[in-house]
Order: sequence, then structure tokens, then C-alpha cells
Amino acid sequence: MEEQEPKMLEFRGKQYPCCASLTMGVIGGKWKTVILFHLMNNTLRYSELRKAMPTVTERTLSLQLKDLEEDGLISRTVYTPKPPLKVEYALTEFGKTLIPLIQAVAAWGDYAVSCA
Amino acid sequence: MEEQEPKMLEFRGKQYPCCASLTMGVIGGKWKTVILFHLMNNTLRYSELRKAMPTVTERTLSLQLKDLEEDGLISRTVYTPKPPLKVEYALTEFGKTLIPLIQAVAAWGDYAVSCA
DNA sequence: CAGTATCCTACCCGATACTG
DNA sequence: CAGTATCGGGTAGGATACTG
Repeated sequence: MEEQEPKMLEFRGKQYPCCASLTMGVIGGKWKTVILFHLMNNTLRYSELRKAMPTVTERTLSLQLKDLEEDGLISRTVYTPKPPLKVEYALTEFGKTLIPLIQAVAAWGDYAVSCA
Repeated sequence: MEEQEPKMLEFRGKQYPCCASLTMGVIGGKWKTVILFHLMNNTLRYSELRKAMPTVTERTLSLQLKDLEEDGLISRTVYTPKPPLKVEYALTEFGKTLIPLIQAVAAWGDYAVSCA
């Protein structure tokens, strides 16, 4: 008798009360959808992501990329054995299942701006 | 020369660096999509929302409903002049433009659970 | 180039009690 | 019934300096 309701959903060790909250738990936060949006059509290097998102700090970008990688949505590939490093980020096959959702998120943002 | 980049989007007084982040700013957070998900097909009273979301606190539910109302996504209608009150929440026409997005969010949550 | 390490702040959100 | 008031903790995220 620890849980209030038995209908919890689980994903990667976390519990969610609803399918919608699960999705938001994975792609929520201030920057994750922005990262996914930029990786939707392109594989990008770390520095390219920084240029695409000039208002995020290095620390935050790094942490969010790590989160997304741990959730299996993006892949991180290192191309150089020693510094200067070349690292590329790309959507995984699982991450690509989010593309329609990311597109809908982006489209609604544009729509809302056009209304206001 | 106050902004770093001139390409900021604005919605209801807030600035966003990208259309995707705007959407997440409006429907992000832990509970907003869950509320919208439950209001997607039904008009619901406050107490009905509470029953549908047993793990949210009254304070948080109240604050999130107010946020959604201020952003024009839901309407709040009071049916009684004095306590006990009857209040119903429903999506506005603008809020209904989010339905395909909410459905995609919910569908991906179900999909992710089925993968795990 | 691609990140960590440290430090710090804001605010989101929970718990509980009270009110029109 | 449908909320607010008050208090407080946890953590997401920012600023800056440093490293392989």
C-alpha cells in the first residue's frame, strides 16, 4: 500500500501517472525539444548545436544531451582519438519516432506566434 | 543591443529562442499536458479533474489551471452564485488547436511504454 | 573542440491548513 | 465545492573558470 493508484506507467525507472506526463518527462524541460528540433533533419556537432542555440549555457547543453542519450533518443559519436575532438550527435531510430511530435510542437509554436 | 540574437519569438509577454521552445513554455511543466489531455474530450469540474489526477496537489492544480486560462487555452465557467460552487473547465477554440499535439504526446507515451 | 567543475539562484511543486 | 495561504524542499538551469 505505497502507491495511491495502481495505474502508474513506467519508463526507464521513472513512474508517470499518465501517458502524456511520460512523454513530457522525457522531452520536457527548457531545452530538450529544441535540441531534438535541431537534430531532426541534421546530424550536428557540439559546436554547431551551440551556434544553433546561442542562449543555452555549455553546462546545460551538455547535461541535456547526456539525458537524451541515456533515454536512447540520440547517439553520440566521437571521431577523433585525441583533442581537438570531433563529436557528432544524431537521432537514434527510437528518437526518430519523435519526429512527428517535434514537428507538431514546432508547428504549433509558429501558429501561436501568428495568432498573437 | 540588449538581446544576443534578433530572432526571438514572443508570446504573451515572454520571449523564446525557437518555435519549439515556445510551445514547451506554454504546455510544459509537470501537469499542463495532463490537464489538457483530460479536457481534450470532456468539459470537467474541478473535482472531476482532481479525481482524474489523484497525485497532483490542490495548490498545483489550481495554479496550472490559472496559467492555462491566462494563456487562453482553457475557459473557466462558474455556474453558482454562492458556495457550494460549481465550476467547469473546458478547452477554448484556441486550446482546441492543441488537440492533435496532445494526442501525439499521449500516443508517444503509450508507444514508449510498449517498447520498454 | 568538446566538454567538466563549482557555485549559486529561482522557481516549480508538494504538504497542510484554512476560506467564500 | 472550489479553491487560497503559508511554508518549505528539491532541482533545473544559469555564470564562470578550467581541462583532455
